[in-house]
Amino acid sequence: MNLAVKTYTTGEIAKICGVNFRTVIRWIEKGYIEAYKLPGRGDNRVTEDSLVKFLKNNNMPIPSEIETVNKRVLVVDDDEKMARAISRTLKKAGFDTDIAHNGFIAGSKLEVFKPAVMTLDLKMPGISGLEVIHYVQNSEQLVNLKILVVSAQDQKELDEAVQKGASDALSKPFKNSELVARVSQLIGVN
Amino acid sequence: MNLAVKTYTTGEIAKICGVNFRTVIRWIEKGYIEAYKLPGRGDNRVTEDSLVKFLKNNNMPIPSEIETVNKRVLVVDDDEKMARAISRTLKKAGFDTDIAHNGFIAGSKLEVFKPAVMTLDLKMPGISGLEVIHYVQNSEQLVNLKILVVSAQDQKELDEAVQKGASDALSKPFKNSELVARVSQLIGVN
DNA sequence: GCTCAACCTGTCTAACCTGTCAAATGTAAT
DNA sequence: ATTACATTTGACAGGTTAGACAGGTTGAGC
Repeated sequence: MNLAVKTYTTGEIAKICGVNFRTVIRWIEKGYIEAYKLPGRGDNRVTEDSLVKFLKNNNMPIPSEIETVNKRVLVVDDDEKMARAISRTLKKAGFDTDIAHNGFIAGSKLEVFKPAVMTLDLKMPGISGLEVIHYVQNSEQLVNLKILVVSAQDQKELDEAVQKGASDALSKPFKNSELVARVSQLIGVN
Repeated sequence: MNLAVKTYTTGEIAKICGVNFRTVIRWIEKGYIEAYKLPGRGDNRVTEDSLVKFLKNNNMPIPSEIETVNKRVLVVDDDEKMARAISRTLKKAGFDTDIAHNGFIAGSKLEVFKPAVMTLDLKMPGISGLEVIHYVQNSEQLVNLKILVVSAQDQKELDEAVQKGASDALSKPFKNSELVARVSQLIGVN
């Protein structure tokens, strides 16, 4: 259990943003940066999430120390062999992977594992790939998640998936190098 | 019956609040945080209630792990009518509900909505209720989640679900009062 | 190109809160 | 007993706040 949350003071943020800490306080007062106050004198504290959100909103450079490059990929496929094959290939390429064999586990792990990319088999029993895409599209938590459809279905279905919101599609069978290339591109763009 | 009351030391609170433990001690001295002292050296202990009260008073982020009264129920059923009926009944009884029509959404909402109880239809297309129970049992994030199986299957199946880890089981059709009673009991015990 | 107002930012101050350090002491595990 | 670790306390250095004021930037109007 990790309860600790990294927080930043106005002084630290001032250095990160290259401005005076007085200015940071004003940004907080105006609501540009989300912060909470300590009981004593009312010192401001900003969580890492809030800071990153602020920096992104304003296209400000994010220091590498606090930018957690997310190289996690969740492999969703009910075919265990296929899932392991994909996972192995991606692991070799330096990605951090996890596997979900059904929709329930996929949904759960999306929130816990927090992958940057999900490879999705369109045709899984009891669950429609398009439904999953639609759900992700409309979920606030998952706006940054990229979906790479991996399916044996014909090109028309793949195109539809991309049109409905998947980031990319790959038809089975595929070359491992092609898989790695697609995932790399999706994560690189991020 | 659970007699133990979770308490926090100054060091733990310091991590949660992102400050030095010396500061936490000063907050206690000034009465910002309600605490009691151990007989030996006078170590401070803060109950979970006191800590949450303090965090709320100061608009500080509350770690989800220590969230207190949780009256949220996630209704998992692919039959939309049935799901809405269950949800409506529980809402009337004062619970906070959300609905998931398939396994994927269920898994996802479990992590976001963080319910205390999940009502689970055993027989959903493409996903085995027992599989879900097994997954929840082995998930660190979901140890406190209670599962109330709601199903039209025969008693043998219900018994098996309970034996495999469900907290309780209710056979369809059921009386609304019975549903509320079961959920209330599961949440009350918590 | 110029002026002006509006606004944001940097600097300074006093007050005081917070972090750090060290030594002492209690607690838990071996 | 002995060890390792967490907590307390005091003292001190350093950081943070709010207000006031000066300097700099921006954009509109001429």
